[in-house]
Amino acid sequence: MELTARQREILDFIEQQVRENGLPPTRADIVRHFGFASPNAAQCHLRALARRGAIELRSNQARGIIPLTVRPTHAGGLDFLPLIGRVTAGTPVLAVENHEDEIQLDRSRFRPSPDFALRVEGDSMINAGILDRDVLLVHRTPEARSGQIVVARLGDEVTVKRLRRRGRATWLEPANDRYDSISVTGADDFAIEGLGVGVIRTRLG
Amino acid sequence: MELTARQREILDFIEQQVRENGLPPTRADIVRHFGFASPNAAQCHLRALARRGAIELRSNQARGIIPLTVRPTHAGGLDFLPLIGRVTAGTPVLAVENHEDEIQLDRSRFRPSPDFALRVEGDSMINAGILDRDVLLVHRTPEARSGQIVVARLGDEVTVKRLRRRGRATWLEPANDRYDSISVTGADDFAIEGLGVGVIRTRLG
DNA sequence: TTCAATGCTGTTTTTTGATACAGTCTGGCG
DNA sequence: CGCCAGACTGTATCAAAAAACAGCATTGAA
Repeated sequence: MELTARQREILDFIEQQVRENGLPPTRADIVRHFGFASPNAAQCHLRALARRGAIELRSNQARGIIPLTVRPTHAGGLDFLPLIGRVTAGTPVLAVENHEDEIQLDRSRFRPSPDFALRVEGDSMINAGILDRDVLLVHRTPEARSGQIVVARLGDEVTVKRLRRRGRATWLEPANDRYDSISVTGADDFAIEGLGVGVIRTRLG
Repeated sequence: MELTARQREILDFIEQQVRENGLPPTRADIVRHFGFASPNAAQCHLRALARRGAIELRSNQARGIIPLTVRPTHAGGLDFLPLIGRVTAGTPVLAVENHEDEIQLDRSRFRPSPDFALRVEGDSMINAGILDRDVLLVHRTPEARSGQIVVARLGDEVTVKRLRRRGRATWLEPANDRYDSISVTGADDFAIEGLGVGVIRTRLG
């Protein structure tokens, strides 16, 4: 069902408010903007928009006007990956409390495809082009070959390093001369959490 | 100033609400979620968070809690950017024949938002964490400040370099000791095609 | 012409939501 | 030990907001 010109204006206003203010308008905001004399004018338009599926109206909720065109949940066929920020010592990497955000991307561009994202802290991998605050995309797997960049857990610490193996020996190698390799012994509580498959940097120096 | 553990929880809840409901919570929502007996508990936490700059509190506005860490609502705006591969000598950068692919991403994560993507060739920017075959996201603008990473055209050549200006002088500086800076004179056919705003790497060594 | 839908005015009621004030308890710090 | 900040309880007030009820003037299609 099509919107009338007037309804289009109302919807545009709502979307503009969400973009510019970060919050949907109230009925009173709509009244002020269009010069209505009654909040009911706004209410009727909102009901019409809701009937046509242009917005979701939540009853008895302040500003419960959700434009369905910009709903995060209705965004294309792209996938959301949890973005893990600071990893709390002792909790599993993927624990909910570590979720900092979600990022939306086309997983199929990466091989193998990423399962979660990790905000890298520190500069121990700068020679591999992974800088402080970069987002590392990680494929969840316990298996990795020597030379690959992995997310590894040693005790309570989770780090991003290059995995090295020779014979029986395993160590984690930073890509920065100012750091030393970490040697892993059979006695350590060591696990590979995943394999680095990509990097996203959202700000450049 | 650092957040206390409890304040961190409150902030996480607010951010989660924004992501999942599309709206920030009310004081009452916070009270329900944490089992508080009084809205004032929530209010005090919010004030503390605002004092520390974690949120913006809008007085006398329902749900006027704006988490400053999370971008408000833009999550739905997934866009396709043209990916420019090898730039043909002499043609405009954005000419159709240069389009190698399209990449789909959430432009709102980058500031300013990118208009096209460029496959970087060569290692002249490795010290800036931009490697051979990386995808550079570019905001189309002729303006850039000294120190920023730009996509510049000198005659028929398009390159990614760090822009340097001092007084009248302009030069393009690689981030790799094995390359020399390129000095730009007024006589050159020089133009800034855009500003680097992000990097995507789809394969790691 | 009659019906339904749009686009309003005007009024009222109820709920939601923000915020202020007065306290309590706890743990860390000098 | 006293003091302060953080983390609350409990109460209260008032403005903001949602929503219901009752109308009315157009317009356009059955």
